[in-house]
Amino acid sequence: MERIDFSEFKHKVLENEEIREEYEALKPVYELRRKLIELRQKSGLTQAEVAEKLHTQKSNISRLENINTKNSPRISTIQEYANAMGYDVQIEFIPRQ
Amino acid sequence: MERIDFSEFKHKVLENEEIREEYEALKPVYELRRKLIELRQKSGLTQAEVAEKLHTQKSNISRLENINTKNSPRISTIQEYANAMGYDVQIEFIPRQ
DNA sequence: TATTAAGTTATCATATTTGATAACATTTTT
DNA sequence: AAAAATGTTATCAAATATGATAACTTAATA
Repeated sequence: MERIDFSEFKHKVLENEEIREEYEALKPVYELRRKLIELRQKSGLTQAEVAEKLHTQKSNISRLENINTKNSPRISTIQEYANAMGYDVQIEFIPRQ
Repeated sequence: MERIDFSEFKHKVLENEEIREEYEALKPVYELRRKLIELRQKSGLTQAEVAEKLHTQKSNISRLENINTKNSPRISTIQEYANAMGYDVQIEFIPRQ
């Protein structure tokens, strides 16, 4: 009995986690995350190569690309990252619906 | 005469180049600055009102709106500011020319 | 012109990001 | 499968942003 109950519980918890993660993935932070990574990959550079251009470490680039809800980089950091790949940053304000 | 003229010319050109480069570097910052202020003014709010919505002080809103090269806010700060006026933030990457 | 509202600037404590290093994990290549 | 390349995570010091307060300047209005 207990085993079944627990497995059901576990199942539901995992399900909820998945849903939560999906929900999280919709947040604007993750949109930026995807864009950052896409930018670098399209330019055919590794994190280490971008790091070198910016005179920093690959671990820092990884951290930047893995933004989440808990941390938020400076705009200047995003700009430098973009510049390293020949891009400029433009910030738009979109009315919420 | 020519030497003098040329050296003056050269001097001015270099000066202009420097100024232009500075301007170019500053451009995105001031563009954002304009957008931030425009956003608030169009929504008809004072700095104090925005501050209240964000549970902070008007002086901090002023500081945010007066970004310059020396300081760069977090993305999350921009987002909160935009949200207070019913907007979302979208970040675009534009190829430089 | 005097008063009030709105915006700016400076300061300091606190919070967060960033740089650097190292160890680890994952993916790709040989 | 082993080696090499690439990416991730944790940590700590240093740099920078943010919150709060106060004094000031500028603009609006009675």
